[in-house]
Amino acid sequence: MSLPSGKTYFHVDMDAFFVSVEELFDPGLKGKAVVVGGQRDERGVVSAASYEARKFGVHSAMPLRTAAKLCPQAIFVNGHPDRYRECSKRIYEVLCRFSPLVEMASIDEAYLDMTGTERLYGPPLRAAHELHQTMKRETQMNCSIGIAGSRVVAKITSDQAKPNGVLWVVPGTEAAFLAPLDIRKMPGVGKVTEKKLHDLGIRTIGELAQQQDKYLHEQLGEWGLSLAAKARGEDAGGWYDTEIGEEDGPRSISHEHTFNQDIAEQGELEGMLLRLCEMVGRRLREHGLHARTLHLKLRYSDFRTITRAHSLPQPTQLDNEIYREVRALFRANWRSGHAVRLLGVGTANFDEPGGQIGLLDASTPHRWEKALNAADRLRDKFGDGSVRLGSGMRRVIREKTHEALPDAQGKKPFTTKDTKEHKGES
DNA sequence: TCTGGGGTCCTAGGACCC
DNA sequence: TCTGGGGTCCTAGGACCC
Repeated sequence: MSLPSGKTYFHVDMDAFFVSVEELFDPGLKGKAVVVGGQRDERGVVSAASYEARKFGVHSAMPLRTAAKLCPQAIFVNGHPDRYRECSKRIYEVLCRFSPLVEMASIDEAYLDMTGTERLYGPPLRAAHELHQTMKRETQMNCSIGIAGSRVVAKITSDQAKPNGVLWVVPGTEAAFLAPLDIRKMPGVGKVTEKKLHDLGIRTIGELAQQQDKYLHEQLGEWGLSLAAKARGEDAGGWYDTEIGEEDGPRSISHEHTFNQDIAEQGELEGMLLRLCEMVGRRLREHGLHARTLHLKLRYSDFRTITRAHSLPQPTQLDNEIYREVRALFRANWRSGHAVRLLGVGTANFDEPGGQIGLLDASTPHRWEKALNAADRLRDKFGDGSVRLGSGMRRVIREKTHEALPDAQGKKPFTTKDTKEHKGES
């Protein structure tokens, strides 16, 4: 089936992005087997692997220890999210020169609506080569570019173009291009859906595209229909129904932490919860967001994972309010004494602040907002470990909940200290 | 193999309302 | 009496992506 959309989309995807960034900081890594994500004996998974490491079967999401066995000579590098964000910004700036309609889909990939840019940049292939060269010149990094009349096809195409390539699916040839590809190449088809489709005898995108809608709906529900539409090369369902370039801001903000060793001690667990709440609160204030729903995530040693949520009548962005609710969820749901592998704190359901706050209470949140913003600025200046919730705040929390707080390691309120504590843990 | 951290979206059941 | 249907919100879990 052809796509008479008349649109032209680019999907730009950086090659081995995290590895490329690390190479900028340490050119000695170039041409070697590199694994980004942590050290070889740590709990954790591979965030990115260089093409040399991939030759040994190493790929992202693989446990670090497995990667070390497959490729013992690999160099293991800790991730540096701040570096990646900075480079991502530079990439975005380059892309914006080629189209006013740019949307970053993640830290290292973007969609460009290139419709109608022919007069400026010439035909799509020429524009893509120009973009490809500019990217290399300005960022010292390789990217791959997929060009097509829909975003799904552009995304699949950039993957086929890797590494360091440009590929254009000429309008009208979408079906022929997609048909032979493995079903796993479809965005949205992971391990589980792959198995389901295999059980139905569907192995290629072409076979999926040919299915009757009625049959797919019976087998996979509503979601199966948009999947089939995508297999036919049509942007359908969820984000694909929106326009490019009108980003909405985040829908949730969360932080989680996996312990190096499982923890069963309540004080230690609640101490970590407090830290996570502080990090989440800070991000909320950075974005100017107030959350109505708070989530606790808890993973036990055996990997059994639960999430528990609670919605507030009024949205909040304050550490102490978040902590109070999350700790209550924790105490109500943690099976006391059972060792915990991971804790997480999340916020969602963002809403405007205010509403019908009781007059008596109105001044208190405001004061805390000021204090926390001051703390945020100190953290900007001296680093994340420089400010902890002080005894003053702990007292307030205790007054409100009539419960004791975990030992806060004798830190003074709002004082600076060494920034080592939190380094290398992210 | 022994399984991160940050997200998005979907499903499904129950409560509640009209 | 034995029984509706739809809409929205909330919660829990899970698939998937980078």
